[in-house]
Amino acid sequence: MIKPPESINILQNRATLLAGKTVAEIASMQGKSIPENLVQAKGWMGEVLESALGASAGNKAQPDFVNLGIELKTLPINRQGKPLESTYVTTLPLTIRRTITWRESEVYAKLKHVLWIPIISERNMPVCERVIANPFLWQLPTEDEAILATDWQEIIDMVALGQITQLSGRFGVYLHVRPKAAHSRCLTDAFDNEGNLVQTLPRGFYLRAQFTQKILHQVFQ
DNA sequence: ACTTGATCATTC
DNA sequence: GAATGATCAAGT
Repeated sequence: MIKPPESINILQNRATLLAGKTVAEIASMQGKSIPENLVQAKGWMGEVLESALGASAGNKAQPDFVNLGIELKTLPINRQGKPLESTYVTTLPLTIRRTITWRESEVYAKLKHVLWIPIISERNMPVCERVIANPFLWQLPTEDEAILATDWQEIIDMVALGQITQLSGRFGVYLHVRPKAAHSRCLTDAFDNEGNLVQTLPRGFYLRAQFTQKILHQVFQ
């Protein structure tokens, strides 16, 4: 296991070295075996890249490179450079007891500074043949932050008002909420609109593919 | 084709 | 169950 990067430059250099490598090469460097497909290994790509770059947060609710405040995100793209999936950000808090501001939120902490690792990974492409594109460090632009903050506020307001039954993936321009659980029978605590404790499906914040596509366009033109 | 909802592995 | 890592698959 590689040491956590001590500076942004070291992280940047490590990431740049991965560009153009196949998933087979990266996995081999980490001594990991490659699954046939990702059906039963959905987080595998992220785990391989974490170990290749020395991410250290483990399963803590913190950015992957804790000392640098940088979050690592793999991004599956097709050959045309289009994101194939939304990007998971973090869990939606459902038992808020005090007012939180956008800048205090976990969403902001994770999206403020991100190392994006696009991976050419079409569905019919064997995992081992998938290729790392150009990783890039990205800081949340002010214009994007304004939209994310609005989306986040709308969602958080619904939670605070106990409107979880109305919450769905249809809200939010760039940031939205979807189930985040092992299965649809999973339950967690929340409040209804009268403040009573109820049980509901756990949700998470996700970035819409439309947004990550815009990021790619801005970075690579 | 794209979006929304459902699901899988692992660790603690 | 809840956090990490996401992608699968049904619905529109």
